[in-house]
Amino acid sequence: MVKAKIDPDNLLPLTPAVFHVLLALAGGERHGYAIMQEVNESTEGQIKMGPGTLYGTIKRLLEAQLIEESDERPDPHLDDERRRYYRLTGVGEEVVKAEARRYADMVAIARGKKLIGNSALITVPGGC
Amino acid sequence: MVKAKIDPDNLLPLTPAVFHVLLALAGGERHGYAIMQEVNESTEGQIKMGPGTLYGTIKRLLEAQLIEESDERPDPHLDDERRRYYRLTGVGEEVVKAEARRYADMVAIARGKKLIGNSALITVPGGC
DNA sequence: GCAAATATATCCGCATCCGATATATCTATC
DNA sequence: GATAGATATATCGGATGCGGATATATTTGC
Repeated sequence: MVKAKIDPDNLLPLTPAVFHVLLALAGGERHGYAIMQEVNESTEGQIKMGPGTLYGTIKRLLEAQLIEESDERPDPHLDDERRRYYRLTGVGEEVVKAEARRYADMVAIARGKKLIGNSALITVPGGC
Repeated sequence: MVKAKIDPDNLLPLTPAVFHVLLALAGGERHGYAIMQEVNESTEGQIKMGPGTLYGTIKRLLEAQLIEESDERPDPHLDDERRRYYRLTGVGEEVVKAEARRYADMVAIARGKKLIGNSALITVPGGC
């Protein structure tokens, strides 16, 4: 019996909580509390993730093997023994990419219905 | 006691199911079955919403007054008596707009982390 | 030394999802 | 006008996940 290849699309759509955690980890290895802070800051307070949501989500993501615990530690004088660091697995990265594309598709639909403008569009360096 | 004004931001984030239903209704009045079809088609089969999700969601959205039932009927020869038509309320439209903006913010974050490209950008008619 | 912030963890009520199931009506075809 | 399949709405219940409350311990700043 060959291990079935996981299709990231089958895990979609992610819950907002899961997506936020994966998105935070897409910026590199982080510990739990830092994930919570990054979510609270990057959404400008719109989303306030509490510890219940965070650690429950981390537990499920570990079981689903979308993230894994890292044993790398920063320099001892910067370290905090209590911290547990996590990073995306290969599958986790695929999943967060697939979900990001799904979000982009939703935004395109919303634009088509004139619900939002084009303000978020990226201006290309060297463009007109 | 004055009726408290509902702040759409307090209802965010919406669940994907709720967002899809509101997004479908943002294109104009629709009946339940048509909402289900629009979701299944506009997402190219990625999201398959069954009747359990649909009608449960409609019920909750009615209670929250984000949508309301419409008594307008199409021409009798195009009509189907079984159908029940729904439309967004004012608050519902604000909420779906706020959620669309939140999605756009998430996409911007994902772009910043190089998870997706710029392929979905809209080309402006008359632009360069 | 003390207070506040940091950091992880669990519990549990509540809401939601969503497949299964049921029922009825409409439409097309023969 | 009988029959089949698509259309349309509705409910039920198991399973899952959210998220506030709570607990505990350590670290940091004053």
